Amino acid sequence: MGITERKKRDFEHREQVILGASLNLFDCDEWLSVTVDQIADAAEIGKGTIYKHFSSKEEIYAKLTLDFYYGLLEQLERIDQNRSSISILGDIFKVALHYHLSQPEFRRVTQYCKRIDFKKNHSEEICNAFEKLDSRFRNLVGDILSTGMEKNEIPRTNVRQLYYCMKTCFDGSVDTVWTGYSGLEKVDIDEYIKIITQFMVAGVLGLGDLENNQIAKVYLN
Amino acid sequence: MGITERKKRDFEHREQVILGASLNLFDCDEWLSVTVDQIADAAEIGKGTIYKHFSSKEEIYAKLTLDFYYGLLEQLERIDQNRSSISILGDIFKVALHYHLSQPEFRRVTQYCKRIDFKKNHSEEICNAFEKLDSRFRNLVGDILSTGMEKNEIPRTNVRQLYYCMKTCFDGSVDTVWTGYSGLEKVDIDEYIKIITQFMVAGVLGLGDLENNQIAKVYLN
Amino acid sequence: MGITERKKRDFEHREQVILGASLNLFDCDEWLSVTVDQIADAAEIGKGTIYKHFSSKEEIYAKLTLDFYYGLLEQLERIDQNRSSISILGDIFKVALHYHLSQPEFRRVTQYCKRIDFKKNHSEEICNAFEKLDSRFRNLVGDILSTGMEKNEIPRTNVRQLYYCMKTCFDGSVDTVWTGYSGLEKVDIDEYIKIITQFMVAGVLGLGDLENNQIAKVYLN
Amino acid sequence: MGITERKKRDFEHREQVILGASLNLFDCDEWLSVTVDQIADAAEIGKGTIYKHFSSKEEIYAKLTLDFYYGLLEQLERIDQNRSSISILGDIFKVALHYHLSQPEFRRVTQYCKRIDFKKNHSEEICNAFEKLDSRFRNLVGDILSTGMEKNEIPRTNVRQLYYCMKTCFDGSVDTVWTGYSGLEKVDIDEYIKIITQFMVAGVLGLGDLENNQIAKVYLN
DNA sequence: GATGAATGAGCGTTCATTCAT
DNA sequence: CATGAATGAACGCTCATTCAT
Repeated sequence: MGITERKKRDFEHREQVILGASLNLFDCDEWLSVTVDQIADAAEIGKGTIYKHFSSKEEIYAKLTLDFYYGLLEQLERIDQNRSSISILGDIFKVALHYHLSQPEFRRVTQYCKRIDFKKNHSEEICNAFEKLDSRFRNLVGDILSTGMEKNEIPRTNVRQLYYCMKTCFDGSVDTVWTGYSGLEKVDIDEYIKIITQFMVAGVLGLGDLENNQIAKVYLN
Repeated sequence: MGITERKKRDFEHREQVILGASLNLFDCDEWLSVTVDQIADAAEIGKGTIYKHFSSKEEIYAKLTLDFYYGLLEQLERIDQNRSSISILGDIFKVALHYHLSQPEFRRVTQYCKRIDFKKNHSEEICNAFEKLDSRFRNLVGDILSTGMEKNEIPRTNVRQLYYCMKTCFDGSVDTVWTGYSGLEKVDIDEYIKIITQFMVAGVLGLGDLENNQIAKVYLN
Repeated sequence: MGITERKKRDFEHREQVILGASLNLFDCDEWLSVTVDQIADAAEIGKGTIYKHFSSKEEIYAKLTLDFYYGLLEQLERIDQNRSSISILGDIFKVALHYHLSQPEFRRVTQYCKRIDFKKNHSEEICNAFEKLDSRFRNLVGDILSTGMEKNEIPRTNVRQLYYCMKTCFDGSVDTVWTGYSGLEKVDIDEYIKIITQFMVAGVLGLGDLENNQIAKVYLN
Repeated sequence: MGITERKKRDFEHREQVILGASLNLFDCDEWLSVTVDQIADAAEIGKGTIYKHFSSKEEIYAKLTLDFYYGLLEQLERIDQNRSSISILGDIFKVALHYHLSQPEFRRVTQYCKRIDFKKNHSEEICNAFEKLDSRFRNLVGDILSTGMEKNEIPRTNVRQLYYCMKTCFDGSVDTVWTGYSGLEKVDIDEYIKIITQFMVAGVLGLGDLENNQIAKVYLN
């Protein structure tokens, strides 16, 4: 390995060091008042170096959040697809929620970056990354839904709409597990994950069939 | 009306003026950099006067958010309860989402105040107000679910769990309508509200009955 | 007593109430950040009323300090003058220092008001009051010194100079007893008062006679 | 001289520049309302830079005062010790008072920093510095007194007590020369310094011998 | 490329004082 | 005369970002 190559590796490695140091410092309620100085100290590098890797402090927030979701996607894409669509969707929920729970240190920064105004105030590169992320999720779940309908495992209905319903349910459940994280016992959360997954499954199965349901019919009309 | 009484009225009115002026200024992506000076100017009062009504700038955020939710509760509590539980729940969703959509100027500040770390850094009074709000929502929906089960309109299951499922779905859908607000056409959102409401209804009806569902059974085992 | 007269009395009484309330609040290290609001609350009157009695917050400081010194003068003027001048001077020291010690709550404000720049930034009335105070002290002690020299109890020398020496010693000892107040035991301070009084007496007796002192002679030449 | 070394030198030098600029601005009765902005402008540096050297505005006051006293100690320690103790003590007074007179620009800030409540509201570092200063003065004078007693130049008595008497006299005389500075003619002050020094000498010589003095005896009994 | 000293715009907050009632 | 709500100038301090070395 030549000197140039090693330098490049060092450089790339440093980005992870900065993100790691930041994440550590961000794991407290006062995380918003963590300074760039503190991050530089924790990462054991000069303050100026941080700006060689990130164009602003907010970009650190964004990159952390993106990395978190990249990790999630990786886990979701590894889920065994050779089962019924419902099983797959159920596992996606379970895996995703456990993924969130296993990394509570991302709670604050991820919640912060979800805000509309946060996303809007960023470089095109970051904006694109967030959008690409969305589309990868959309495709992942969309494909499962399409396949499920083809195989008659899921009542046929508008895929895009069904995807939005699942996403809605998913976003809400992330909020719930993370917001409740410090207050609830582990057992409650595990149970919650089980139930919300079932709720989602029931929704997916029921949505296309609602007109056949006696009780719902009244409401729909 | 005595002089003292008028003064008191004026004083109380001014709180609304401040909140109104703030809300106007907060309706843009750069809302976080709106200064207290700007708010005072917009409200046509002295800066010091603001601090007679709010102990800090963040308390303005909190009060706006609380007021928004008070308004929501008021609307929800006005919903006609003399119908099937499913119809009532469906209306709650519809009314709530339309309420959010009709006041997009609250989007940013409300999203901002939902963060865990925001809630923790506040006076006991504010914290209590947020908690009380939660409990009013919980009771409102909880009562409907209980009644629904008694009347066999909803499959019997754990009310608390079912409430969390609905809340999950609701929180997620608020995110969706608000985040998507500026990008989507009105028609899409109206359709979304219809579908997500149905999804929720399907979830509520299906959750307690999942073991009778052929497809879901496979997943559950 | 007529109504007008009573009103006048009430009004005059209120000045003392304000000063008393202020003094209470000023008896802590953070005394400089006590606000006019706090004083008004403690005095159980409206904030505006304070400004009917004092033209500014600093005037409260000044009035408190003046009152303190008026009280001191009163005590000093009550000292029995029918004894040797040395005894009288010694008593003045003792009485004055005990007076300071017995009212430590005046420490901070009095020290604060002694500053050159404080005295300069005041109304003519206040400035005059401080000057008049100085001159009353000067006369009190000056007369004793003059009488003492006439009665040959004190070596003849320049009275004004001797007065300044005594004042010097006195100012310094006030600093010492007040600064040391919280650190020293009561017994130390009582002993200190005894010793410093003797030192002053020795100075008064020795100053006019220094050329007759073998050791001092060397220094003087 | 390497680049790093020069940078360090520049940095250290800037502290003096800030202190110098502050001192200039502080030489007027309104000195307390000099702002950090004004100091930065006068020092021709950015406001933030000031906070790289001083943790607060009050620390500037403290550092100025400390520097002033360091300079005094340096002068006092340079006084020729090969003479009678009385001569040395006399010189200490003279040198110290002239030192104060020669730098009247320190008057206000030094007087301000002497206040009890000022000293209490500071970092441990600053508090220690003030204490260390006290102890250096105490040792300097204490040693001279001890030696003087050994050589029978000063009547034997309690050294600590005698030190406090001298310090008392010294503190008071500093007040006098500085307070009077702007009002008195130069000649008066020079005379005052001569007289107060003699008074102090008389006190030191007389304190231990007071019971042999006919006039004082009456007072003591 | 790495550094970290310098920067200075910017902001929230305070509080003595005023004055209409 | 008493009040206390309104005021707004004033200020200390922060900290993300830059850039000369």
